[in-house]
Amino acid sequence: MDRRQRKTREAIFKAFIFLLSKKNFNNITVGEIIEIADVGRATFYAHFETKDFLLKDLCGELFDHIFSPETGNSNGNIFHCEGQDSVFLHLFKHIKKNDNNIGKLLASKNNELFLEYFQRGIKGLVIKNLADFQHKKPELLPENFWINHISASFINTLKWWIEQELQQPPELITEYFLQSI
Amino acid sequence: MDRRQRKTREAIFKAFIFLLSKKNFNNITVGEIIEIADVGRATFYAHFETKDFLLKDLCGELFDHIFSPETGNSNGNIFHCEGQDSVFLHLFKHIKKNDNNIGKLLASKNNELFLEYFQRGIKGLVIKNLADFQHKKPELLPENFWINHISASFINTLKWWIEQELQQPPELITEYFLQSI
DNA sequence: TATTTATAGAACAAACTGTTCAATATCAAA
DNA sequence: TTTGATATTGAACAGTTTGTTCTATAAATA
Repeated sequence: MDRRQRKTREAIFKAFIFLLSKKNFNNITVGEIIEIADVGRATFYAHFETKDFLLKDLCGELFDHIFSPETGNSNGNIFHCEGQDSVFLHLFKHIKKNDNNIGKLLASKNNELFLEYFQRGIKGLVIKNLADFQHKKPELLPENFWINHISASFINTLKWWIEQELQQPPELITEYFLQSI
Repeated sequence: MDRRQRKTREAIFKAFIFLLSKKNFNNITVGEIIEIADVGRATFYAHFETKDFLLKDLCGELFDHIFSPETGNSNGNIFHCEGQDSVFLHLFKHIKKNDNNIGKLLASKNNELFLEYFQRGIKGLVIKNLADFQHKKPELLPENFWINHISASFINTLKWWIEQELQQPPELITEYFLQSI
């Protein structure tokens, strides 16, 4: 990708993230974004069809490479971390360290926007690690209900942790998560 | 309340609900609402400050009386139902029967809007019925984490049920919910 | 260097928002 | 039924926001 394009994209994302930390997604205007990003109006629309697509692209940028094991770039990909922590402990650690600003975004006013997207990735993770949970599953429950329940519980644990301002150590949160299911 | 006001309010809510079933909240305009509700623009703004307040009022209309035990009107208040079903089974039954259109709204494109509001009420219910769940709670977990977990699991069960298009009977869903926690 | 591609920035129509006002219709109470 | 209060209408309005189009300029690429 052209360096100019990369710079523009970066600037827009940065401005957008800044605004998301200040106000509601609905109340953010393209005018504000381009003013802070310091790019032309036409440039914005050359990159993003609408504000909604900007959000979608940002989510992709933030989460997709985290969850896809095929990525060549090891930066931020949880599968390339050393140590033998569970993937879930890993995730909690990354969030606490605020890698890629994910922690901040997940704690912002607009966190539902990101949590929803985030949960999809988690679901994939749960499916990959399903064996670890299989012995806990009550027999009555359908498998897809169970998968849903685990990923939702992860997100819910995360939400609770964020409300507590990430005070607890990731290890304890992982314990809470595992105990709750 | 003046009969005229009641009619106007009703018409606006109805139009709004109709539109919510068709498209995204963000893409619904006041112009569309008043056209379908067949009321004047000034009238709309005499009733609701903005579109967001309309949503908030609708949620209040739908859920508040369901969860407040002090209401004089027994219509739709789950505490006034006969029989000795658990409150949770009761709720699932009401949703399946689509009382007050709640079932449809919770299944619409914009269900997150309502589910979020709904969960607040559920949380209150869980606190009231906490004794029933206390023996299931792992000792390690803080009480507010546990309350959060139960209400989130209820909402999550409901979401899953909606995805399955409410095929399962309420009794089975209640079982799933109870087993999952 | 020459060519391709991205950006700036201004100008634009179209749509939407929220307010105002005077005329009209409906209500509730005497 | 009459009266006074109140709600609704419909149009007009300024102020925003959106998404597009255009030309001139700047930066990347080969």
